[in-house]
Amino acid sequence: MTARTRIAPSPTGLGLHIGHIRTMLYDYALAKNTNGQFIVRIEDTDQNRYVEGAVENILKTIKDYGLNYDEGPIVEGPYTPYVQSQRLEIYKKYALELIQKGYAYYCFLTPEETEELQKQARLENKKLRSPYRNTSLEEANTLIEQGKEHVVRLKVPEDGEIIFEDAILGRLKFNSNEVDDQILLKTDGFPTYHLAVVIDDYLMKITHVLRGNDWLSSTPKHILLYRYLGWELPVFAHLPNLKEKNENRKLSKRYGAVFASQFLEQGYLPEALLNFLMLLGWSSPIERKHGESEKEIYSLQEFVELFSLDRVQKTALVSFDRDKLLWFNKEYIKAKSADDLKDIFVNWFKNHNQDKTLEEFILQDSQLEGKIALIKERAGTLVDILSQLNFFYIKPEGIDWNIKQLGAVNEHIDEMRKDLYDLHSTFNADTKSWSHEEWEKGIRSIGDKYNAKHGDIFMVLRVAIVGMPFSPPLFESLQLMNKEDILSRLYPNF
RNA sequence: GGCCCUAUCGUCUAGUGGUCUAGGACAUCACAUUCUCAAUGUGGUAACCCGGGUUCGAGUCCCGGUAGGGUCACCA
Repeated sequence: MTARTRIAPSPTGLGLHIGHIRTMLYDYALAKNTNGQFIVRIEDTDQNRYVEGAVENILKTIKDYGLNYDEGPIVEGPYTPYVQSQRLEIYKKYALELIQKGYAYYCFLTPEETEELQKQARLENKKLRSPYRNTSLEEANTLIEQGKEHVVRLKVPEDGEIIFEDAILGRLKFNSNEVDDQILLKTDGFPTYHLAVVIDDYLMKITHVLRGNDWLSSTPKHILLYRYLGWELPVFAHLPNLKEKNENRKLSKRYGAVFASQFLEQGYLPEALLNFLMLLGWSSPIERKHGESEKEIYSLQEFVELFSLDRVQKTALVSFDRDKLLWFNKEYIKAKSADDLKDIFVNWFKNHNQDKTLEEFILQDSQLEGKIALIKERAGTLVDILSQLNFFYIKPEGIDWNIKQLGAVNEHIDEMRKDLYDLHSTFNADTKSWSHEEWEKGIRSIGDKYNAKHGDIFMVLRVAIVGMPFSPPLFESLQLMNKEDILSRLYPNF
């Protein structure tokens, strides 16, 4: 059986949430490992929340993450249009069919009246049942002709059993008394989510509906609609939602990025994000011996081959551990060749960097690859690479020499700098030709002169060059700098 | 509150009645290596929510409790 899956985001402004990417990833894997299709459908049935440009943002983010879709806006396909606001007539048609069959009805309650009844129902632990539930069609039509505002509601049966099988949670049972007479068509003629998903999923031949666990409680409504329309059920699968590690609910911007595009801006690689997301709620079927490490690095292709719904966790919430994400990103950065990483970095830098001061240096630097090779093992994100690159281009100002790393040699720093200056001036103009042995011997002898530990003299050099007590390996770094630049940093005050 | 779902180290998880004195990864700690920071290597701390059953035997099955979560919109 080939699966057809879909992601159905709403263009409400802030773009795709990282949770959307996780759902999308599973959708994608399920479709691809059965040679099926992955579809994007825009659910813009709430005119009030619609934001201009949001659709474009969503599609761009999907593309940035490399989860190419087979059908959807722009790409199109056999079930076009893939935007719900362009399908209004379809929803109306089915709503009418439901009314004629007696499975839905016109309701003329004002919003205020509805609210009142809802409050009442809730006090009694009951679901809303509109007084228009049994109004005859003729009467209703008369009221409509008089211009009375109305909605269409689902006519939920009394005390009926609604049973379905969730691919992750298993067999689930609800009583229809727990389902309210959901509005299907709003006053403005737009469908609600509940009507639109069911119709579109059916018409677009969606076989598997993957969505967050928070949708579980509204699934009975959908089941009822499928039943009333005489349609076969798709497979439902409710995935754990993502939560902040330190909170007991949902992701918060307090701890970092929340939206999919933000992670990219912050210098995470899409493959790393995807890999991290794969393992949030799903575990690999690869067996291993007791004590043997588990494979955790998976390409999208490997994931596609391995993925199945029966290895998804049943829990409703899973922690989004930002530390682990960082680890994945480090692993991916480390694994890239310096050449590839340079291209990725430059591309990211062009698209996301706001600070223009380094722009011309970086974009014109013929030795960028060498610099990146030096820092790639010590960078967690592309932002880290950028900040670690800084000293190559900008001479540090206002250095704080009063740091604990230099405590032991504090009183000799100026003399040491002078000696370091002298040492480096004896070398050739081409730093590339400096020999590591000679250089290191020179440094160590300066250290000996002051009876300082070798680490201390290296630290003086480091702080002078970089401005901070941390850096990539010094010798290799110096080889990527100009001699005059190096000397000017060693001998700034004379 | 009604209804529904869930429950293994701090976190993500492996585990489908005996091989569990519960395995891995992240985080954390220690040691090694080192010109710093990293990276790397080795080792350590750390969990079956509680109570009843069922069974020769339960992390694994059943029931109850507890805890957490979801949902109860003309939002998705």
